[in-house]
Amino acid sequence: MSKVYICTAIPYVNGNPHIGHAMDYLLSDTYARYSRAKGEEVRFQVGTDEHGNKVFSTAQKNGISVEEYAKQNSDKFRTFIEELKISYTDFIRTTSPEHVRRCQEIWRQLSDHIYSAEYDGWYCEGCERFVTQKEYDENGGTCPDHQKPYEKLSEKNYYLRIGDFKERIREVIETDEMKILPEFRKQEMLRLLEDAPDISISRPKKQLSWGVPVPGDDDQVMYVWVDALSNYITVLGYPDQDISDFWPAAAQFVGKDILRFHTITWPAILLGLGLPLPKNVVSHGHVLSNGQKMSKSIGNVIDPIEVLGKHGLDAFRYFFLHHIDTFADSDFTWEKFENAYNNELANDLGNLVQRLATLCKKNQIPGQPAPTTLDSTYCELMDKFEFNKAFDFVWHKVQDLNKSIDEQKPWELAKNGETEKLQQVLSGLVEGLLDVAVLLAPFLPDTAEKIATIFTAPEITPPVTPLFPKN
RNA sequence: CGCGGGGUAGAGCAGCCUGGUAGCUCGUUUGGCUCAUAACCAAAAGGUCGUUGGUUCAAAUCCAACCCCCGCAACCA
Repeated sequence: MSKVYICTAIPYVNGNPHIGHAMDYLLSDTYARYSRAKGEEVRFQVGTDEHGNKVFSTAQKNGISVEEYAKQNSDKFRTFIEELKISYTDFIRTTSPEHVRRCQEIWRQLSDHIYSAEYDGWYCEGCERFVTQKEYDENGGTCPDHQKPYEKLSEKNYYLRIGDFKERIREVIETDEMKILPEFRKQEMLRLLEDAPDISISRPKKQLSWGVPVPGDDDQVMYVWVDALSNYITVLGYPDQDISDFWPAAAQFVGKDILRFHTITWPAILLGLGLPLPKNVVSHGHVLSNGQKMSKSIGNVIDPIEVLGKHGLDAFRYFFLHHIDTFADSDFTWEKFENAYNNELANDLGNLVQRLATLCKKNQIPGQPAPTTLDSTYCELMDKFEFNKAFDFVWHKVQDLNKSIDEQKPWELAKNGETEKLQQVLSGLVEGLLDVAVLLAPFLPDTAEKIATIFTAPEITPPVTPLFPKN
């Protein structure tokens, strides 16, 4: 049995879980379940990124300790992940003592590639932060919130020397040793890599207090990268334990917006540690709402909990895994969601289960064992992470079964007393549906389970309430 | 000239790499069936494949120019 490690980006806990996080989880979970179906041993990481100023200041505003605030928000994500029935094996918090300690050890191991330098920029005393040149220009050199001119300020930062690894990173991307999916993102990343600057990886403590202290420098705290990215290996026990059973990851799932950090910064860290790079980095698009980016100011944000509440988990998983493109941006609307539920889940699949179970019961057709093999076309698509295409393939099988029932007219066979033919036909259909259930399992685990239960039972009985009831 | 993606039936997409009867899902219309959640099945209507020009016996597909949308560039997945 081979071992497979699957990683998801860890969300920053200064907000509530939204649709985008769900995409990370659904895609990785589908891959995890598929891998298990192939007989692989899966380790599956999820977690939360909890350091940084935003978390710190929001906690202060709310009048609670930063530890407590981080925990509360981390728990929100954990609950969300549980609600989606994500089959993770490891949950990491970047504030956990083990992670903090391991992170510091990683920093030490990277020291040959770290240097300190002065960072110059425009700073607002009121905001306690630097602004970009662009922001400076737009605001005419004065902070709009504090009505005070930005001042030129210089501070010490540690930097990670990306240049040490550029050549090698280009090589692994070009050769697909670290494969970036989809292909067009790979091109984008190669382009970005060309002029990727060294990365600032620390801040003075007076500016950023809520974070991992830089080892050997009491005045500096790690800024996001080494802290957050290293979670993928600290959760496995690195550097205390040998992680070679599971590392390199078979797949890391990330949103397109943070792909660059996973194809440049993260590989640089790994190369600095002498570790192999993830085999696949899969970048998904963003979910649009009515064709537009979701944003609070437009007011078109879709709340995943609300979608979840509408028709349950599998309807949620169905829509986002089948109708949302695995790699590109695509649109969610309530109308599309309702149509998918009614036409596809209820009419195509739910009704198929109902009619076939009824036919079997009337004609006393017994259940049969579930198949164990996976269709090869399906596997090809799944192995390429083309989940929505694989789902489409499964759905055509559902439609074919409906067709097949109409063509073979088992009710006529029953009427004419052609018992033997009837049994043969219905058994064939049951076999087909069980086949579908197996392929469906990575996407809709509960539904697949229900179908299997019905059609492997000694006596097939239609469910009392249909699988996807219509209102 | 910043980088990238895209413009194919009412909607969403595939086909383009490796030119040769334009395909899928939803929607619409009509017909059929009755096992089933008024579900299912079949058939039909509907496209000058963004524009212009080029290459070719032949272009959605290759080449050139142009127009239009979108994303990133800027710590919203």
